[in-house]
Amino acid sequence: MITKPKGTVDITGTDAKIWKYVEEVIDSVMEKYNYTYIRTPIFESTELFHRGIGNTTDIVTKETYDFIDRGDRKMTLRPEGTAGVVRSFIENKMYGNSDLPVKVYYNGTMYRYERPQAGRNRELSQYGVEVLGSDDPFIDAEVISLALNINSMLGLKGNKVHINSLGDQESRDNYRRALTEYLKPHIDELCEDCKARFEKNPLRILDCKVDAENAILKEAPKTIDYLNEESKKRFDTVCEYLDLLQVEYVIDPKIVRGLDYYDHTVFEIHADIPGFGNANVLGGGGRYNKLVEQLGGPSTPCVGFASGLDRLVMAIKESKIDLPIRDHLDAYIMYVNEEEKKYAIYLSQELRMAGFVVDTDYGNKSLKAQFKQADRMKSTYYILLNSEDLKEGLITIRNSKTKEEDKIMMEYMIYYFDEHLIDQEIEEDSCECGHHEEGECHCHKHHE
RNA sequence: GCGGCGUUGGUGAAGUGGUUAACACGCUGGUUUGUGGCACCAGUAUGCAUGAGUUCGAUCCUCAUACGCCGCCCCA
Repeated sequence: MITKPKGTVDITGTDAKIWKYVEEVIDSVMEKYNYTYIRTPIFESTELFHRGIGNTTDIVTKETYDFIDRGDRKMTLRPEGTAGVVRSFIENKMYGNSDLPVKVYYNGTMYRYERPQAGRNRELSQYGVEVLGSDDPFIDAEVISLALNINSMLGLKGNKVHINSLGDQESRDNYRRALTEYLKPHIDELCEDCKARFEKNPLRILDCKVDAENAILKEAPKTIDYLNEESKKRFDTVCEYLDLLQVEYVIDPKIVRGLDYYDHTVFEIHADIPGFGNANVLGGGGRYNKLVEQLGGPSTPCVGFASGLDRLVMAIKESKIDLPIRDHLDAYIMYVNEEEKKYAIYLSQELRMAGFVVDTDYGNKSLKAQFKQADRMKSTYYILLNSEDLKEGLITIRNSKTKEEDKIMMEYMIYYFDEHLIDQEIEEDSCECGHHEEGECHCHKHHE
């Protein structure tokens, strides 16, 4: 048997419906914020990621999906969305657009070559936004608020933003120096991993899980205390704007976001699902004012954000959120002989063209089996065909719940469904109760 | 790249170095000459991830590989 590659998933059935719904919500919220959709290649020149992310980081040295194409070109499956968007911005000379900033969003698969574990796969889906060409703190705040609003629209309430500022180059350098000086005399008291980080990437020590409760780290210098006048003022403005947008945020000095290209604002969106561990981080982003220049474009301040669809879907399922996903048919057509089947073919077409969700049997199953299948598909109505009635142009429509039956002329079928199904939808929509105990509400929504 | 645990029908799973691999759910058919959900009956893995080894004999022991779950590193 041929199996799927390690770290990939097939998304089918109800899960696929949830995914599709999540993507629809993303699209609709993006439209309101006037972010335009951008599709960039799934693979790019390896060099793009080396220059964009930094070729000494582990990401580039051991976690990218690289391949050589038939023309001997070095290619890499994109590990994240930002580099491709920035490349496109430069290549298409969008910096010349009359209406900067360029506000775009993407949604697609990303690849990283690593061992799969909870909430991490080799192929993953992310959506994200990039705003290129504005240094206004308003944009920082808007991107954060946008991310939270999407989660909220998906039913993920109470998410919090953890925010921090790395400041500009000068502030970052000062901080890094202060941190290493502070840690130097204490280095032996930290875990083995931290000792290695001290040489490679000391900022990451702040995020260590082993030493998280260690007083040394708790009292370590904080980035925001090392911001210069201008960076500090900028950060304060972002926070002020977040207040205006009524965003709940926590200033979290532990957030440093490892990557070189970040400066000033950095943030993560945190859910608070018990037992969800690291997967509670639903997204993150920050400002990258130097990246466009680094990739050969004109100096352009940018801010962006990305979020994993896999994690969003997991969080939605874990939180047991009821999504408005269709899980039922309007009608299922039953027949037994060839003559009736021809009517079934004709009637299914009529109903579908009129906008109803309809299915029928394709395997000449027994009537009993057709009833079972109709139940499984949660059909609201059953259409029962029998040769005798058909001769007179009659069909039987049965309500699956009340078992009430009507025998009507075939020509009136559409009117019948228009009337009955719309009534029912109004009744369902009028219920705003959401979650409650069985018996308190008489709506038709299922209560578990 | 490193480590722990796992892999038995459509599903959840029990089990044993030796003729027919439990049980449950599901599915299919029947009891009901064409009207479901209940009940009863019957059918439903020549096979226990793959490959090799040990053995008279392996699903069971050993090794390797693949995939899965979880953790580390790292983080997008």
